[in-house]
Amino acid sequence: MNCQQHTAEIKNKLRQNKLKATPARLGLLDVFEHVKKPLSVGDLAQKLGRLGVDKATLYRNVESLEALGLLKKIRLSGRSEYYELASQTHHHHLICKNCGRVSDIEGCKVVANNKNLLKKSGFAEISGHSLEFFGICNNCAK
Amino acid sequence: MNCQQHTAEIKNKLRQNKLKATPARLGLLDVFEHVKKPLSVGDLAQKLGRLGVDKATLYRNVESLEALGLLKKIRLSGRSEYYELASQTHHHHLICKNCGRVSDIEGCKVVANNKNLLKKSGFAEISGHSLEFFGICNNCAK
DNA sequence: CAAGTAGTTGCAATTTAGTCGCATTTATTA
DNA sequence: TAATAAATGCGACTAAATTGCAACTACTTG
Repeated sequence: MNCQQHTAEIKNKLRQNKLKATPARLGLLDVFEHVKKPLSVGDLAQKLGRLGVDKATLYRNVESLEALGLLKKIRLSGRSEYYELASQTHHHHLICKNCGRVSDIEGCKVVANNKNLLKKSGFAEISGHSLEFFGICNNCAK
Repeated sequence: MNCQQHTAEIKNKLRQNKLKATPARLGLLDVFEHVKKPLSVGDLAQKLGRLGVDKATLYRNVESLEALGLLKKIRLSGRSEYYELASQTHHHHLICKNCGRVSDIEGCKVVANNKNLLKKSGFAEISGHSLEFFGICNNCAK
């Protein structure tokens, strides 16, 4: 899939949901396409510097794009929420305890939903999970 | 182990690390002993009501007690950090997406540290992990 | 067991992350 | 190209967390 097709697809998806294809939104998604790692709204604001998108707009956009299924909200360490492209395959994260660097881990082996667990925990259903590994990256280990 | 022995042990550990056994610290730990679930600083402030411990003190204390190894910081959903006693056995959490209720899950099956993962990820070591399941609790499912 | 002191606390001010209402602007549609 | 629903920017606002500092206190030592 080339880039123009991709953009057209996104615009389509937006339109189908009565969301406008504004520069703020396309720029935001573009950042995620290029920077292949989780970003907070603060990160986005920085990356979008030249576009000068207001933070309120960014918060509203990550929210609506998440609702629409283009972004996925994840919780790393630290105080802010992070987002990544929902089109990525299900994966987990390895976080450097020293510098915060994040690396994706493919190949999830977490299995849940077994009846035993539900019975013991007093829950009616389990719909997802989030797994983070912590460690020291090669750079910090030097 | 009875309660006095326990308190003595804690005071010892504090002393060994040049931390004083202040009412704020002992009270804080006492809350964790009795309320067997993860607590945010906000929760703590509330539980410690009669002691009237300042929030700045609480933030400083959870941090130092974590560094000392008595508390463990965990990341549930929401915007605040949560803590639990580090003496609890390793476990994970099941969080209700609707009401935020947290249930402990014993019996961790996550295995990491395999060389392949380290090689692929550009990390030198993996020292821990955190796993949360999301779902709907029986109460919210009604 | 009194005094010195390192460590701790409370307070107030500040930073950070996120939210909200509203007037203005813009992408879309017809 | 005009109508209009949706989006934006601005500014004010909230809550969580952090910091500097003067006052205080648990602990050590003599």
